Amino acid sequence: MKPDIPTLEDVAKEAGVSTATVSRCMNAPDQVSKNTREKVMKIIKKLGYTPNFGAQALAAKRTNTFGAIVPTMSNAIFAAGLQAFQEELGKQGATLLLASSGYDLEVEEKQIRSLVSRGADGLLLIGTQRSREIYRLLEDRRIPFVIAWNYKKHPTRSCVGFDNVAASYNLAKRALDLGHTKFAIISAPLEHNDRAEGRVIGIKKALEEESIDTGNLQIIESNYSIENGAESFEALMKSKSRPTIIMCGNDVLAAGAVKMAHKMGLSVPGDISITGFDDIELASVIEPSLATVHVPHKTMGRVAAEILLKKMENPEYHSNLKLDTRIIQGQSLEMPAKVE
Amino acid sequence: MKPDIPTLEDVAKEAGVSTATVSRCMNAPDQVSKNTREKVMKIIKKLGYTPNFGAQALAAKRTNTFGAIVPTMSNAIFAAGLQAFQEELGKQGATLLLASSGYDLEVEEKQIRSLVSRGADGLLLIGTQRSREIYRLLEDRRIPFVIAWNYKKHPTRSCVGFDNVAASYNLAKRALDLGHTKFAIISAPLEHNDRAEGRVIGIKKALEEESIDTGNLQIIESNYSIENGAESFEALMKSKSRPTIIMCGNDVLAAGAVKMAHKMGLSVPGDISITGFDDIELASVIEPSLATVHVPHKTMGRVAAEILLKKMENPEYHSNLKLDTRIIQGQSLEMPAKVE
DNA sequence: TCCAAGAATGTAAGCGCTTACATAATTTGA
DNA sequence: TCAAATTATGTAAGCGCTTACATTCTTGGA
Repeated sequence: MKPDIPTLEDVAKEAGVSTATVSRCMNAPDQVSKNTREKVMKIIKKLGYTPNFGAQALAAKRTNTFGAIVPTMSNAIFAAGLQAFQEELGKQGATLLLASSGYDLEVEEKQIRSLVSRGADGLLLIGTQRSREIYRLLEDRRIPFVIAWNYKKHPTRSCVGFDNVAASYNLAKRALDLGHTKFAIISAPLEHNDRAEGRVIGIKKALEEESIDTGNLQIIESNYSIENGAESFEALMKSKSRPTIIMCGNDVLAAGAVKMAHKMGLSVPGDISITGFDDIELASVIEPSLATVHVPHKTMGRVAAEILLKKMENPEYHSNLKLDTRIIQGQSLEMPAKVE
Repeated sequence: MKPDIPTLEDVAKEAGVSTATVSRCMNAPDQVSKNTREKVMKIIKKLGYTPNFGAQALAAKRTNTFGAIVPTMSNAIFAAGLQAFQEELGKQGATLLLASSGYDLEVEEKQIRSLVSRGADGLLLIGTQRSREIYRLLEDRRIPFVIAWNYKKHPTRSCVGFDNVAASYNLAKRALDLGHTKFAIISAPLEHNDRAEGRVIGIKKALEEESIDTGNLQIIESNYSIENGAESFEALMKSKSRPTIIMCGNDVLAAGAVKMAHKMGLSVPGDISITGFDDIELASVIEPSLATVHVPHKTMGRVAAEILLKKMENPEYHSNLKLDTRIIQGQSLEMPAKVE
């Protein structure tokens, strides 16, 4: 039925050597004489032999494999960061196993377990919200992990991220300085998403400092898509008290908002200011260009890999790294129309 | 040094049963009495036991794991398709292992081997260009695989895709009907990318049918980014014989072209028509909206999963599925300015 | 009450690999 | 030339799990 997959033993037999020698040919070539090595390698090629990873991991107790779990792959910012993460790992000959959880904590937990049982030597995780148990699992087994896309000081855990609250606060501050007082927010769903949450908190903080009531601040939670951004925008603009500025939790929602503004015949930023977050490429293409927050995605991915590799060597190592963000002064944010 | 990771045996000992029983608790719960099952499960939880995947795969000879290798994760179209692919597999409780090759055939080959040795039960691959050896490996081992994002009839292999040549041909035809005769192309790098190649071929075919010389058709190959699209556009527009239409291999390049057109003070489509390909969300947000080709990414991912699952049950099964594309009539394509 | 059928559990043989240790082959130095 | 040092190879014991088969415990009907 099943084809015979060649095993180490098959190779050994055909080459007339022991399995140990074949194994050494692959893992420690300099311990084998050139003659045998070449002979063995030829047979390996001839038979199309590929080591069985399970057996290998079982016997050697390491895998040279790292895992990453992102909430979604549809978001350009994770894609860019992961690419960098993988490249950095690739330099060390390590492999990346990738999973996406769809912002579902239970799914994420399953995937973490799956990666752990697959013998991942280290893990890249997004955000800090997960069960105590899962942290315990990771720590009990001494599996290095690094949390990215969110900065939170921690005495033993490592992270590399940026301060969502502060970045968002600064952007709101900027809007306040321009004279805006009537805010509304289109955010990504807040549940289980400390990044989105932080961004809202930052805005609220800025408003409160200016004694603007945030009690009835309109916040629409909306999934990551242009279409959703557009719908949310429409809803907000149809409400009785129109805002003069809508701050969006990410650029994609903002792009949707801008799109809908045009459709509704509203001028941006003349009639309404719109801001984004992330500074994905999209932000610079749309008209008007988006005022947004630049986030160093690639750096984050690269640094995450570095931290992980350091942790491999020295389990005591840890690092809480806060990267800088910076406001991109796009054309979509301006003074509000004069108030009469 | 290393922490003791609890094994099946630890659980068995602590629960006072045999390892077989514990194993059954996890894999065939209905073969175990409710009493023991509950007792065992409690211990499993208490000890934080996670099965060792390697051992499991080694003993059971299947992994319930599928692999996918995409050229890049930065491209929204693959992201959307993969998401659908994963969701479909998830329904069956299977796990997805994802790797990205960076359009490098050697890397892809390594990754295929890696996934195979990890015991992937099936593989999703993009495009058809890969070495004979690797196909042999896959076929010798009866590892089901499906090729997506490209349609090519084949007696034994499965694929789900669309006809890049035809889609591109149709779009070019449309441009010809509008009166364009001076074409230029901004394509993704053609090497090892049969999708990009097909798109160029389609355009050439349409032009040749109208007896337009394609000998000195300008084609710039450019990596996937808005910036690159912009640069290529600039280069083309600075050449001696300006085209009246620039057809881009994908929407991202087209977006870059549009952006640069604005910057150069050129009106789209007044001065120059621009077309894209893929119909990603971006296409509808930019001004003017992009004339492009809609590709059913999600369907492709979902169908790929279905095919793979069918192949698992019946190794003889195969299917060559051609999905339809459709032209999106955006505003970026119009008649050329009157020729004097 | 007793026995056969069925349910629950245990026993133990691998799965394909790595690696410590043992052995054999080769080289070196005096 | 020969023993010691060095290098190359072989032997075999697991790694943690699944599962065919064997064994023991429950049933329910006659």
